[in-house]
Amino acid sequence: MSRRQFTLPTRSADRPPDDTGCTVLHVDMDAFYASASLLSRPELVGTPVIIGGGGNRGVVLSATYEARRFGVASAMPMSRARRLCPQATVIAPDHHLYSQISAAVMATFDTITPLVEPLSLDEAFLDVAGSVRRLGNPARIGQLIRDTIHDEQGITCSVGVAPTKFVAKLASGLAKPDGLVVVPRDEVVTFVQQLPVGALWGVGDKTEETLLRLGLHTVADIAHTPLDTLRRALGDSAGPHLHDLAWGRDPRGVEPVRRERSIGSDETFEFDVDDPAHIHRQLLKLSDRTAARVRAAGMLGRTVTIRVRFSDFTTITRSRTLRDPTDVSREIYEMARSLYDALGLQRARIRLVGVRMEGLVEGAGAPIQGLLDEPEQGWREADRAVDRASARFGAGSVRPASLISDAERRRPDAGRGDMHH
DNA sequence: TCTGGGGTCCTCAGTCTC
DNA sequence: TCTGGAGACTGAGGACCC
Repeated sequence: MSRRQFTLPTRSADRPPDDTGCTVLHVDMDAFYASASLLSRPELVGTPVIIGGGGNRGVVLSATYEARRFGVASAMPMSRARRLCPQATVIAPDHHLYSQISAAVMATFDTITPLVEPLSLDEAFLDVAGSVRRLGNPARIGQLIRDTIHDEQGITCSVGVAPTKFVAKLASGLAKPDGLVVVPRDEVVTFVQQLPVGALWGVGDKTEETLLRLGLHTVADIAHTPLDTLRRALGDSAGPHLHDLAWGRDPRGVEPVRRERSIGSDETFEFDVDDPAHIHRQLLKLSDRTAARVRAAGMLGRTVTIRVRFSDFTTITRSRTLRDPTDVSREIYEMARSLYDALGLQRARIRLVGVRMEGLVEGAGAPIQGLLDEPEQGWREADRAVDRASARFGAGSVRPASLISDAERRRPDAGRGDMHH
C-alpha cells in the first residue's frame, strides 16, 4: 500500500509498450484492508469506508477510494478522517482475515515464479525472467496475475512491470487503482527524471525538505547534481543511492528469503499513564508477547530494547545486550524493566511503551545460558508449557497472574478456562 | 491535525581490542 | 611499556516504509 501517489506521465497509447527485459513485477493490492473487509459487507461496495481502530487515538489503516476522494488517507488520525468524511462507515481491522487472503495471494505468486519477495501483506516483487517461456511476456504475466487474484480472491491489484525493482514499484503506484503500467527499458531514465524528488523510494518528508532546500525539485535535478553535494547533504549511503536511482540504476535483485532482524511489540495507552506499576505491567505483557513470537520464529535474541514515548510525542529508546541470547519471557521482562527503571522518571506522563528483541540468531545451535538445574531452565520450561497451552486454547489464554484484571478474577468460571502462571 | 504498530536501515559517538 | 590508528561493537536516535 503505497502512501505516496503521483500522477501518471502521459505516454502514447497507440502501440503496446516494449516489455523486453522488464522482468521485475511489483504487485500491489488496491486498498487491500478495505477491499478485504468489504468481501463480507458487499452492501458497502461503492461507498466511503474507513478501516481503523475505534479508540480515541487510532489512525486510518486503509480506506476505500470513495473515502479517499474526501481527503482520507492511510496513517491519518481517525478523528481527522471522521471530520473529513463523516458519512463513512468505520470498520475495525480484521488482521486474521488479511493474513489469510495474503497467504492465498502469495500462493498464486508461487505458481508464477519461485522468485517472490513479499514486502508486506499486500505487495510483493516477482522476478519472472524464468517464466517467460512458459507463461508469455512480462506484461502478459502481470495481466494473468491480476485476473487470477480478481477471480480467486474477489479483490483488485495493480502491477508495475520494469527492468528494476525501484521502477516497477513506481509503475505500480502509477497504475493504481486496478491497472498495469509497463516502463520499457529505454524509457526508464526519461520516466524517472520527470518525477518529483518525493517519488523516489527512501525520500520521506525530511529528505524531501533537504533536497528542496538545495533547490532540487525533480529527479532530473538530483541526476545533474554533483555526487559530493549529495553526499554532504544526505550522507555517504543515501547520497550515492539517490544519484543511482535518478539515473535508473538499481542493482538490487528480487530476494525471496528475508531474515527477520528484530521482533518486538509496542502499544499506545488509551490515556497517558504515570503510574510505574501500570507501566511495569505493560512491559510484562509486551515482553511476554515478544518472547512468544521470538520462540515461534525459532529464534533467540541478544539485545533487549525498550521504547518510551512521552505525552509530547518525544520518544527515547534504551537497550542492553545480554551475555547470551535468550527467548525466555522472564529474562526479557527483567531486562526491559531494569532499562525502564534506570530512566529514573518521576511521574512523567507516558503515551506508549515498547519491547523489542534484536540481534536475532537461529534457536537451534545458539548457546543457551544456564544448566538444567538453573532457574532460567525452569522459566524456559514454563514458557514452553505456555506456548503449548496457547496453541491449544488461543493466544492470551495463558498469561502472568499480574496481568489478570480484577473483573476476570471475579468471574465464576475463572481458573477453569484460563491458565495463569 | 495530532499522530498505530510492525519493521529496516543509517548515522554518530563512545568504547574496546588488536 | 606507551601510544596511535583502524575496525568492530554497542547504544541512541532518526528517517523511512507499509
